[in-house]
Amino acid sequence: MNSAATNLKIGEVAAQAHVNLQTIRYYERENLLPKPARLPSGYRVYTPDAVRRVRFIKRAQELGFTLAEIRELLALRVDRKRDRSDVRQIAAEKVADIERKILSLTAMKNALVGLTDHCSGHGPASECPILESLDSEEELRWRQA
Amino acid sequence: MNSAATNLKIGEVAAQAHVNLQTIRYYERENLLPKPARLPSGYRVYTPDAVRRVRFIKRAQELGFTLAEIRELLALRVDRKRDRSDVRQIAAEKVADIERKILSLTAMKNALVGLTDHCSGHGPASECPILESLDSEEELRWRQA
DNA sequence: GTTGACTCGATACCTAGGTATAAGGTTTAG
DNA sequence: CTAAACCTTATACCTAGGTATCGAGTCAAC
Repeated sequence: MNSAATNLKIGEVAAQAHVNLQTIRYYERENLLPKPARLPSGYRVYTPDAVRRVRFIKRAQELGFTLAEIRELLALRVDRKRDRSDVRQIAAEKVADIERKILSLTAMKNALVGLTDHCSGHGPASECPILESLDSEEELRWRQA
Repeated sequence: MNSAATNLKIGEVAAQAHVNLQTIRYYERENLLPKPARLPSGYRVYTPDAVRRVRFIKRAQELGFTLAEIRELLALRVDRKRDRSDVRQIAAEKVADIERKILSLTAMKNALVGLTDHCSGHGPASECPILESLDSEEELRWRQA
């Protein structure tokens, strides 16, 4: 019977997180997911936390974080073994990293919006300078940094 | 003599863009960089545009775009062969994509900031719930979407 | 009580995105 | 005029991040 809380088998976790079943095992090997409990048969049993964790990993990947970086992000919790200021510093670095990404994305977005505005329908022969504006944004960023 | 404008050889482009020399040739093969002019000797000659383009590619990669996506981004320019509204639609999709990334990053950042604030120094035995907050942010996002 | 869907571990394979190396031609500074 | 420092193509290799397959055990429903 499955009437207990909400225990999941590996296939259910995979389905709910929209990833391949093998990916779950791969993440376990790579220490991105904690070793789950096991049934007497050896079957892995998960709580819904696992699904959320996998989804977080996938989302972070789409944002350009490597699995190594994601591992660090997930490890960021204060435990007694670790100095709080230690954790605070790592977290601060991650925040700075994220802020840099947001700035870059914002620049790219502005470039794209600028493009569509600018090209909204005139100039017969002019090729619209999307690359130009993207480049300009980039230049801007490099000069500012 | 090199007194002309600012023509660059492949090694200079690589150095200025902080990538491996092979990467430049790889990008050319992958149509991420246009075929450059050649000296009679066969040497590739670039303008500074190439450097900016490579840097843009690298930056976009860090933001989670694949080379295929970056190719599309770079191709986004209005030429006569293409309907403007066509370009506008593709650009709009890219903008939406970027906005989604910004939202995710913002949620992650808030979670991290929340963590450091929350853990700023109390509660003897409590492990600080970074993962919890990240998960919560994620839940929030999924519910909103 | 068996059949079909699920799981196990182990191993092999795959794609994306490079990076290195070999064998040779070119350029430039001394 | 020659040696170091470039460049050329071609080919081989590498890492990250999975994905597929195999042979065998398990569980749920009928």
